[in-house]
Amino acid sequence: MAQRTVDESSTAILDAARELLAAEGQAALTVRRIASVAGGSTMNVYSRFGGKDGVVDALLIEGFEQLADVMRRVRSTDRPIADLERCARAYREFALSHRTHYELMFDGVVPGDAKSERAGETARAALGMLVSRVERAMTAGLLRAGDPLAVATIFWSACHGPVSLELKAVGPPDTDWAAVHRDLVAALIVGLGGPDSRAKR
Amino acid sequence: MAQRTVDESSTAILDAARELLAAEGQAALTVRRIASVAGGSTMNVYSRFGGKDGVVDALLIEGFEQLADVMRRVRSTDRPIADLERCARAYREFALSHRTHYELMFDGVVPGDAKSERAGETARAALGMLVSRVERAMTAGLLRAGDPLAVATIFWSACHGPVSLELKAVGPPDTDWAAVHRDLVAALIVGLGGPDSRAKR
DNA sequence: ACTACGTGATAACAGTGTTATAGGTTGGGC
DNA sequence: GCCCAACCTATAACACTGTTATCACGTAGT
Repeated sequence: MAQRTVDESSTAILDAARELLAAEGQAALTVRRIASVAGGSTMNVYSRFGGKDGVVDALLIEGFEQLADVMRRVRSTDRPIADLERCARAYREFALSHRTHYELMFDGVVPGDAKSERAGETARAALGMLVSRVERAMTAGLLRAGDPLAVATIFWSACHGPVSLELKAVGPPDTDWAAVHRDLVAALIVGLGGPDSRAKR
Repeated sequence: MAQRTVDESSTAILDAARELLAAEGQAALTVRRIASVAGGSTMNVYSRFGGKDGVVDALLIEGFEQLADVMRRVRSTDRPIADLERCARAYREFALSHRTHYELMFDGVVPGDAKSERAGETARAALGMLVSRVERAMTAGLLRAGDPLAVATIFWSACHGPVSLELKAVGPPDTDWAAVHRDLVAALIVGLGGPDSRAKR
């Protein structure tokens, strides 16, 4: 059999892992199954990626890059608030359409800081997409001035919260999660916008 | 050796599982380790709880009950908004002080609807604590009138979002998660309060 | 007292991640 | 042209996991 190049084997393994994750969830991400679908031996996974964690980490990086792309692809208009709301909708749609990948990224078995530094950077890059949009809204005077990074983190949290609960199916089974997500984001934007509303407190 | 009653063995197993979860996280929740710490054999776990899932489910129920208790213990004053904010703070404190338990409940390996019906009911009971507080705030005119259950779900999502990201350590490492949580809840309450603020949109 | 039943522990099965070991295959130097 | 060395692959082994079957023991009923 013709020996494959390093790149061919690596991409084959990554393709197999991605396919398994999308088809059957992270429980199907097994070294043996990955190697089997990729057409090689289990040792391939260890020589190329250093083990299962390496493959998972590569998938995490891919996922955060995709999430960043989804955010980036939201067109910037002259209405920054509407742009932010479309970002929130795009976030939820990404999570629902790439459900198993999203679960791996946020609800995965990865024990917190077991993620590689590069995966963390990619995640922060996705957050950066939100930061720039928040900045735009702030300079336009449509969000109260403040630390854009902190506000973007708040925004991300508001997007992740309902999506995470929806995927884990907690709460009443007939919950309209799309409405929860939309209303949460809308209320948050109102609460973050305009001249200091906390005076009424 | 004196034969233990069913209750003794069951509580011993549950105690062992709780202890292992608190000490080493859900990765340590192993049938063999649980049985070893409990002082019995692995078969005990299967005869009493029907397997590992049964033990995990019992822990889930315990966790949601504790969460409901934490909410319940937040005193109701004549300032319903401040009560809600204290609920949010109590929620985060529960998640941080029972970190591994919280991860089991929300970020666990439980594949969505693998939770038992009773676990789901307990989770909804915890949500009910929020519903009543939201209702109080609505009748006091401090939150815009609406479906209390939906607003409570929004509130829960806003609490869970930042806590989940904090526990999973996504985002910049120097993030002030306490501030993110507090500001998110504060902005949300502002956005949900008062006479229809969306008119300015 | 003897049987029958149920409860307990032990070991076996299929699977996991990981590591060590043997088997080819390829390339380079003589 | 040949041979050796290095690398890459595949197989099998190890320590685990959840689960199930087997087997012995103690107890209750007759």
